[in-house]
Parts: sequence; structure tokens; C-alpha cells
Amino acid sequence: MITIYLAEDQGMLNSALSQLLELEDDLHVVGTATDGNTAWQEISQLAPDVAILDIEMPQLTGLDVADHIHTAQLATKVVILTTFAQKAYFERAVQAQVAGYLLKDSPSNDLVAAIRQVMTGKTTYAPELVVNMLSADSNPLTKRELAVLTAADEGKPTKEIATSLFLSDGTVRNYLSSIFSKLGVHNRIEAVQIAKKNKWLK
Amino acid sequence: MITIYLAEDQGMLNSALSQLLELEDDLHVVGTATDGNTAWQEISQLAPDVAILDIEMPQLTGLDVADHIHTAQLATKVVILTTFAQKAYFERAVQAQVAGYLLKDSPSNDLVAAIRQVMTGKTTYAPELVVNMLSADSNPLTKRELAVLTAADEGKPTKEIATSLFLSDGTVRNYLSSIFSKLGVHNRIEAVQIAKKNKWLK
DNA sequence: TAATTTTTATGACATTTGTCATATTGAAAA
DNA sequence: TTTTCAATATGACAAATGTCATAAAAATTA
Repeated sequence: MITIYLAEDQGMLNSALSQLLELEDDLHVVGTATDGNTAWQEISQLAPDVAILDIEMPQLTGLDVADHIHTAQLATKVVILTTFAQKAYFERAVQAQVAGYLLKDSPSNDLVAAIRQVMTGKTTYAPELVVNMLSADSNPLTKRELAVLTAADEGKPTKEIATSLFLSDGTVRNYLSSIFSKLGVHNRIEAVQIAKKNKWLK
Repeated sequence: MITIYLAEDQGMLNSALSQLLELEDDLHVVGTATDGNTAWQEISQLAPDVAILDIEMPQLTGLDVADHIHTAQLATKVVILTTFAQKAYFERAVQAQVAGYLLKDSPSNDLVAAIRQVMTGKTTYAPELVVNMLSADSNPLTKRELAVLTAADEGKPTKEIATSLFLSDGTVRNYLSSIFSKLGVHNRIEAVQIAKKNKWLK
């Protein structure tokens, strides 16, 4: 019997998954949480075989919890369950030696499969990730370009950006223009969007 | 036997829910989709008793699909399933005469309950919504203004906004100008920021 | 060291934005 | 039933934005 702890902050997915896992003869959900703090508390108590952790949770992220589990040297295997294939997240997960990493895009059966898989000592990563890793979208923007874009994101008009960065008006427009061409767009809003999607901008 | 169609773009939730619903003796999932277009195609063919629709889906939103169902006068009852309690969404849903509206925060059993409920002809709305409605920090923007701002937030330039909303170029600029004066700002980015902070815009 | 990239700047130009005045229609509120 | 507000439109104009060519010092990389 494999014992499982499920931490997922979206109620519907949380309860749907836990009911579903519970239906499997060899799986047993020993607890669930919708925030990272409770999750870590209970996992350290219960020491389940597997912890399924969402990344974006209140208080502590799933990656934080995974770190704790790792440093506390619990035998609990961690499976990260997240929405997007983000390079940065994935790297942190590897650091924390998680046993599995899969996306919410996948069907729920993949989760069941992943659980059994990690119990055999193997690791499983969503294939989308590998693709995403190879075509690593490293930031094409320079420091200053990023500074300009950040200011633009705050809604500042060109002039304000210029004075705040001690640049000339035209230089700021040039930077923006260069940013646009690098990102293949034609205005600030789109540029900011792309930069945010790629986590180059918070 | 209640026939159900499920449209939810997040694969994990989609498959988890459909498996879960299928377990109930009186429920049968006749189809699922992860985008609005397929959803509407299939729903119009299959005419299920209940359609469970996520709002944020590619191509057509759940609200668009609900509109279609409503105007095509299908007998299909619609249950909207969404992440946040947004007044605007809710209002549009009411317009489209949806039978139920619930949040992904709720446990999955609420969904099962809601399905049975709407089949008796009753409507069910998540209680959080009512609270959210009352304490609604009232939005000074009109429907169209919001539509324009939403498009602007996507990075579309004036012309595109105009064609996508079937408006003239100047009208769009007028709306934006009026938005700015209502919100006390002078450009799109700032306007979007404020609207987001106040949850008038997602 | 040589080649390349980054940071910074101008000027000129076309286009896009934002502002304002003004006007019509229809719907909602007083 | 006035009066107001929402939705829509024009035209005109000023200001901001985006594009391009060109340039040069400083820093980085090969």
C-alpha cells in the first residue's frame, strides 16, 4: 500500500484527485492540504511514501516544501504537479531531487502512473519539459533594455523612463525599439507580456 | 441517466472530473473538450443534459459557448466552472441564463451536487459570489470600455481593437480617453494596471 | 589584440496615441 | 416624461511612440 499526501491549492482539483487516487487499490491518500505550510507540517508528521505538490500555493510553494523534505532527509518521494513548463521551476525541482515532475495538462492517469513509477525508484519528468529545456528561451535582452522595459511596465511614459534612468529621450525609444524587434512585437504592452510570460520580467 | 459534456482546458482537471462523474450511477459523460470550439461543435451535436464549462479556454470561452447554447435554444443546462469570483463574468453568465456557476475552489462533490440540482430546474450559484457581489468595489467603467481595455491589455493597437470589436478607430480612442480620465491616468499601461488592481480586469 | 556587443546619443520621419468638441440614437433613471 | 447615460461616430490637433540610419566610447569575448 502506497501512502500519499496531496497538496494542491485549487479545491476542485484537490478533491477530485484525492478521490480518484483513493479508488486505486494500492494507493491511499493519508492527507491533503491547500497551502504549503500545512502541507509541510503534516508531511513531516505522516511521512507518506509520496507527496504530490503543486508549485503555486499560499505561504510555502511546492518547491519550498520539496526543499524541506529533502533537507530533512525524509524518505518521502516528491512529485511536483504544476501548470506550466518553466525552466526555472524545473531547475529548482531538480536541485531538491524530486522524483517526478508533471504538468496539469497531462491526463490524471499519468499521475497515477507516475506515483507507481517513482515508488520503483525511477524518476519521471513530463516530456514537454525536455522540449522546453532544449529550446531554452534565455533572455535576449540586455541589462539596460530590461531596465527600460521594467520602467515601461510601470506605465511610465518615455520621458519619465529617460529621467529615471538618466538617459536621453531618444535612447529610451531606441531601447524600446530594439526590444520590440528582438521580441517580434510592435508596442510596449506586447513586449511586457512576452517578457513576463518568459519570466524575464516579474 | 443524466448526460454530461465537460469542457475544461486543464487536462488534469478535465480527466479527473470526467472519471469522477462517470463513477456516479446516474451520470454519464458523453464527451469532453479542452477548447471552446470543439466544445460547442460537440455540444450542439450531442445535446447533453448538462454542459460543464470552464471560462478560460482557447478559441471560445465558456461564456461564449453558453451564449451559443442559449441562442440556439438547446435544452442543455449550463454549469460554469471557473477560478475566480469575478463580477463581470458572473453577470455575463446570468445574461446567458446559465443554470449553475461554481468555483474551482469548491470540492468536486459540489459539482456533482450542482449537476443534480440544475436537473431539477433549480439554479445554483457559489455562495462566495454573492459576497463578492455585495462588497463589489464598483467599477466605473462601462461594458464597452471594459471590452476595449481588455483588448488593449492584450497589446493590440487601436486599429486591431477597433476591428475586433466592430468599432471605428476614433471610437476606440475615445473610449480609451474616457477610461483614462475615469481612472486618472494617461496611458494604456497605467489604466490596465489600475483595472487589474481593482479586479475589474483579469 | 582583434572582433563583437553594449551603452549611449542624434536627427528625421511616419504612425499611433491621447484630447477635445460635437452629435445622434437608444436605453435607463428620475 | 424629461433628463441623463451609454454607445457610437467624426474631425482636428498635439503629443507620444516607434522606426531607421548613423555614430562612437566602453566593455566583453574570442
